[in-house]
Amino acid sequence: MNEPKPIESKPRTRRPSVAKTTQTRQAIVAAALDVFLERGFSDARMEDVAARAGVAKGTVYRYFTDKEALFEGVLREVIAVPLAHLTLMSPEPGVRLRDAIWSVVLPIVRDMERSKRAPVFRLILAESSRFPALAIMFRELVFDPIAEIIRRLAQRGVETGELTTDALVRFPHLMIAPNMLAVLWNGVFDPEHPLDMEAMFAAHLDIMFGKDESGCGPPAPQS
Amino acid sequence: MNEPKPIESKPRTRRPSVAKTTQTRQAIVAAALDVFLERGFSDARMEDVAARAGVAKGTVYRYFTDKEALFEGVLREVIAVPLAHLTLMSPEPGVRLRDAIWSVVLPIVRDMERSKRAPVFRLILAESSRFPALAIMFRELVFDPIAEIIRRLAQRGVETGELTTDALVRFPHLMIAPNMLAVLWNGVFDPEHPLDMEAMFAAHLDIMFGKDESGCGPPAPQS
DNA sequence: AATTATTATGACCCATGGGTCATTTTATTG
DNA sequence: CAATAAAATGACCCATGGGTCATAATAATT
Repeated sequence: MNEPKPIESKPRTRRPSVAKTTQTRQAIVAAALDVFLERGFSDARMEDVAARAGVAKGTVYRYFTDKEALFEGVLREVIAVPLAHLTLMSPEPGVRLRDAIWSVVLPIVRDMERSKRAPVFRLILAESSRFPALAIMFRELVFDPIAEIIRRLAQRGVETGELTTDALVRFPHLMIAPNMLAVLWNGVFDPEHPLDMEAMFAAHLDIMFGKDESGCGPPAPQS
Repeated sequence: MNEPKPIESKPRTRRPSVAKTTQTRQAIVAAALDVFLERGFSDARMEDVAARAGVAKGTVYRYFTDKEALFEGVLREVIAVPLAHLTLMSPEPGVRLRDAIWSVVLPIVRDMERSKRAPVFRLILAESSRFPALAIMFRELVFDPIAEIIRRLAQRGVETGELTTDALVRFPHLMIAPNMLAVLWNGVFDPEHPLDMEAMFAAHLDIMFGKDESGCGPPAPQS
């Protein structure tokens, strides 16, 4: 039963605990995101983060070395997660260009309105001078993939003659711009009279491809 | 020579000094703008502002009651000044819609690149949660006038048949969006590979109105 | 239950920087 | 030049909040 105790110095045992800590970490991350979104980096207080996570201040420092690490860590997690399902979307042949673009961009628009992505985007923008790497990461993981899809679609559009210019191939960003504007408009410049992002995007397509006749636009644009 | 001194209590004299103080004030405003642009509101130090203005810290407080007043005051001045020459621009009949838009928006694009307006815009964006009034002021004084001009032009375009939709009438913002994106792109998301704002705007018009055939586009879009 | 490594705690330390004000400097007037 | 009011100064005060660490609570192992 009892094996010979090796003379004493056996370091007894070591237990790396388990799920509890990751649970705590998640609470901290979630709390930190909320606090940073509300106050921005400089005005966010570590005590507030701890309080909202239901832990003491010192605990936060067991998971993140300092405030900057907390900010970067939290936002990296938020940025990295999403949009994965979109990146692989490839242009299905046979679909009209307008419809293809619509079906690619619409989910992004919809999700933008009902998630934290818009506020996160504005936060990254606000703190970009202190955390330039985050802004670049956001571009690489969010903007660039979308732009690349648009570019491919545009390229096909040029080949099929649906587009008379390669302008959209050279500047796929043009397809993203209206949404970017709407996010800032609704969150910053005129929250009282928010733009209907979906309607605006449909309008954009109307201008580019002519008034839509099929059934893929919104049911009936608002007043 | 000497008139009878009125028994003493004559308040002697009072001199509201003159140009020197406004000069000092201007130095403070200019310094503050630079510091705020570099560090943002929270990280800007009043001592830095004073130092860069060539005055002592206490002096700043003779012109602005506190840090927030300084920030608001400085940015109000910056926002309020410009664009006056654009607001009155009215659509000249007989010009093609595309050319009219081009000639309205191009000066804005050009000035954006060589002035502090782009960084100021980004600063206002960054501090918009602490100073929402500034963002709204910026919209009212900068965005709204431009949007109104676009709307008028678009309205005329609908009437002359140059536009087949009223989409641009309903969302004149669509014309501003590409520039907004470019400002953020070049300042935040990819300063290493800045977008050519002028070329991108031309591309946008190409998409909306078809490839330009006249001579109003840029000489030759870059590679 | 006893042991001990791991995790959590929150009182505490202290650098930072906003804001003050008694004093000094400047400049205007008689 | 003397008098004095306005402007400028910078040493100082002190609230704030990031970060630390001795101690306590927790839970895995025997």
